[in-house]
Amino acid sequence: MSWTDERIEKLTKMWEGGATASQIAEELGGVSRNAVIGKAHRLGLKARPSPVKPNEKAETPAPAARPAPAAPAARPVATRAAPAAPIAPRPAPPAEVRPEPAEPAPAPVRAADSADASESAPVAKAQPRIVSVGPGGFLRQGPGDQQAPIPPAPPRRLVPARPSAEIADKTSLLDLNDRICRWPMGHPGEPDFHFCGDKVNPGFPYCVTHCGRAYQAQLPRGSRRPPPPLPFGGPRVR
DNA sequence: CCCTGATTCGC
DNA sequence: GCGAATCAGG
Repeated sequence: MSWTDERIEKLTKMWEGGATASQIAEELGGVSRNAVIGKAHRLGLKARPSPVKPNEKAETPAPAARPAPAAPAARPVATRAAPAAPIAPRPAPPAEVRPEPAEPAPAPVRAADSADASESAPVAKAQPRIVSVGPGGFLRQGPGDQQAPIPPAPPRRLVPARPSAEIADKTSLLDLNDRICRWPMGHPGEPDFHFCGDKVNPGFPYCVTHCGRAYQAQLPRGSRRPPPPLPFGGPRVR
């Protein structure tokens, strides 16, 4: 495969859109991740949060950790280089400091993509949902509707629970069983933290009241937050 | 191990 | 110019 204008354009768009080199390579097809990175660099597209780059320390005066005394030839196999002593002793001290001249890097103008919103409309196919009303009056969710019920009460701090005290008549963790509502009241770690303790709505871990809070119906289609527009192409099909 | 981007260097 | 091999951090 060669780098046609279209492919270069796609590469550029995706790269600037934040896609990884692997994704871009897969999308383009016929090229490897390395090819994409290499091309991107040649195009001058670099400058992206690299997991390995942020290091810019030009100061390594302490050669403490340089266990390569005379034979740094740790290369297992020289697949490409001449196998016969290509090892040029390179005692080059890292004292080399580059003042980094003014890089003619064009100001990374982000956002404000002119005329681009036209093609970014990833509309999910609307499918009719089938809901049923549960015993508590709440809407049941189908398996595909799993919406991760709103976490009832995330812990705000880690404090060793203090048994005894004023929770004597409250439902504690040890009192939980399959028949009583385990909806947390208060926050773990707090002295009066306990569980609801009511009779459960048969088949559910909570009472009728808390089932209503745990299982919430989908928001109306109109008032749902639309997914953010993708900077390139569309959603991956896979 | 997997992933990532950066770099090198023979082609 | 290209990209596999390699490096190096997360």
